[in-house]
Formats: sequence, C-alpha cells, structure tokens
Amino acid sequence: MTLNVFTLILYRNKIMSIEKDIKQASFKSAHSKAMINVVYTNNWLATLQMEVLKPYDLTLQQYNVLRILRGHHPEPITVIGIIERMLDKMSNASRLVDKLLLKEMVVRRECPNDRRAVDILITQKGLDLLAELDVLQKQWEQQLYGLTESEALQLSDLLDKLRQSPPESEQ
Amino acid sequence: MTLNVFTLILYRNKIMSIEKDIKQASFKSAHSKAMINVVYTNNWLATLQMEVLKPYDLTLQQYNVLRILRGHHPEPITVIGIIERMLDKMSNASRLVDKLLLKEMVVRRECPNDRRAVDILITQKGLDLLAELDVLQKQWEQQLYGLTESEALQLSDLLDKLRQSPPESEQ
DNA sequence: AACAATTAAATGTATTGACATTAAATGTTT
DNA sequence: AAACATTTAATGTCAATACATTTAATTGTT
Repeated sequence: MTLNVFTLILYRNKIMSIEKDIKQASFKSAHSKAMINVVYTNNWLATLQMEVLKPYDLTLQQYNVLRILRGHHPEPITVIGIIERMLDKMSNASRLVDKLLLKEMVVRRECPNDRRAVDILITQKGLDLLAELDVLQKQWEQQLYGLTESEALQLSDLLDKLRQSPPESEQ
Repeated sequence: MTLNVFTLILYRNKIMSIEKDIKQASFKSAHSKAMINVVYTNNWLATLQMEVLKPYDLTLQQYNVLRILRGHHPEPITVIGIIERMLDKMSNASRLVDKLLLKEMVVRRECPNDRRAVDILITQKGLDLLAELDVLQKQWEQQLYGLTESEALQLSDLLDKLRQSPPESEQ
C-alpha cells in the first residue's frame, strides 16, 4: 500500500473512477477489472484511513495492533498472538510494539508461564486514544459507505468466492 | 501491502477464511466485514502475484510499470505519465525506473519537446520478459478465479459503489 | 526581457518492510 | 538427563516507501 501527495490530491478531488484515475479506457476482462478494483479500493480505503490517523501520529499498522490489544483487554496477548490476528501478518510486530511502547500506549510484561514470550497490554492512554478515534472512525464510515447492508454482505461473499479455487481445478 | 513467511504459509495451506486467519469470530457490521475483506483480499492477491514474480526478480511495482510501458510501446512515456497510470501513485517512479534500467528492461531518452521530462521506453528484453510472464499470469488467473463473469462485474460494481458517498451526505 | 511561478525529475532522509539470523526458553527423543 | 529440535521474540541488514527538498527547464506576467 502506498500513500502520497498524488493519491491524496486525486482522492480529495473525488476523481474516484478507476478508469479516469489510472487513465485506462477499458479492461481486458471482467476478472482483471475486478482484481484491479480490489487493489484500487484497498488503496483508497488506506489513504482515507491514514488521513484520519495522521493528526494522532499513528500509523495504520500501529492502529490495528492497538485495536487487537483492546479486543483482548484486560487480558494480555503475546507478540505471536498479535501477528496471528493481524490482517497483514507483517514481519515485525516486535518493532511495532516498540513504537507503541515509546508512545506509552502499551506495556510489556514477561509472560509468567513461558519466559520466551512477552505479554503486551494496552494502557489507559492507549484506550483513551482509541476511544477518541472510535468517534472519528464511525463518522468516517457513515459518510463514506455507499453500500446498503445487504450489498455489503454481497460484496464480502463475492470476495470470499474470488479467493476460492474453482471446483474443476481441484486435483 | 505486506508479504512474509507467515502469510505465504497460511495462503499455501489454503486457510482462506478471514475469520480463521485473523482469529476473529465475528465482525461488528456488514460494512466493516466488507472493508476488512477488501484489505484481506488485496493482500491475498498481492502475495500470490509476488510468488509468480519472485523467480524473475521483479517486484510488483516494477512489473506494473513495465506493463504500463508496454501499453504505450512503441511510444515513449514520461515519468509523470507512468505515475498517472499507476494503481498506487507511488512517491518514486524515478527510482523504480532506475531499477528497471539496471536490469536493462527500459531505456531513458531526453524528451525532445520538453527537456525537463525524460522519455522512458521498454526494451526488447523487457517485452520478452513480459511475454513470458503473460503465460504464467494467465494460467494463474484461470486457476484462481472462483467467480463467473457476471459475478466479477457485480463485484466491480459493488466496489465502485463502496467508494461513492451516499447521496444524503452530499452538501 | 526580467522576473516569478510552475512543472518534471531526481535526490535526501527517515521510516517501514521483508527476511534472515540470533538468543533464550521450552519440547522431544533416546 | 543430554542432545537435538522447535518456538518466541528481538535484532541486523538491505531494499522500498513516504515525503520534503533541490535542480533545471518551461511557462506566465508585467
């Protein structure tokens, strides 16, 4: 995922048609159009979400980790536990936790039953920040989503289906 | 977009249900599920595509730039032209072209009508590589796409709609 | 023509990411 | 229990990214 000035300008100007945005008159197939649209929409979502987070000096990844930690609060969770729950299971949850530690959003604690592992806990400061962001996030979602409930479900189902191999190709 | 060992292992094992993969029992709304699914599917697509490209020592971005150049061949295109056509309009098309130059996949040429601009052209070596990749790409797409033609169109339409503000929120 | 403003591309820099390696703890085998 | 393998997290390294700044060329204005 890449974010930059160009992207922001384009999104801000609401030039949201893919064809216009990447100057492609047509696509070679419905499948490739759908695939490109997934990538495009992902970038669009990430860009907007980053705009929301920027004033709070949080990256998208840091935000996601914080929400995972909140989901387990008041129970702690190990680094492996975080990785398992992350959308992109990135290489360096360790360093991501480092960053959150510097911002005092989380604390580290030696895991009592396995001294290799490290328990991570969200702090009150972290919870407060998330609570503040919840409001913005909700406003943002409501303003942006042009889908009805059933369309959202349908979209999700189609994406699930996209990721399934067609039955005849199983061996 | 993040790719790593974890991701590859998970995808290879065909654990493709999001709920299992990110250990989330349910989603708070159809909209947030759809949004997460877009991100997840994007990562899934990128991971698989990178696996195809890895033996050829091409990154996804480099591959996309090459395809843009081929799309204009035999006409040249400037760096700005590349950026305009890229899916994520990244910060450094310059350096990306540098990398392709090192691999002799492209050549640079001073633009005759504007000496600030630089014309970029794909070489025969680049065209040959793409031709080789076309075959793999096609095989890969056919094997993976679990959608029918009309479902692919429907998916694309829903993604377009997701990116539109709902009518009542216009001011 | 002289000047500022804009544009295209390159470069600088700090951060993030991919991925291999390391270190310590735990599990397993014999 | 000793030897070996595996797991958890951290670290090292190099490339990629985000974004600001710089350089040079072009355009616009007076």
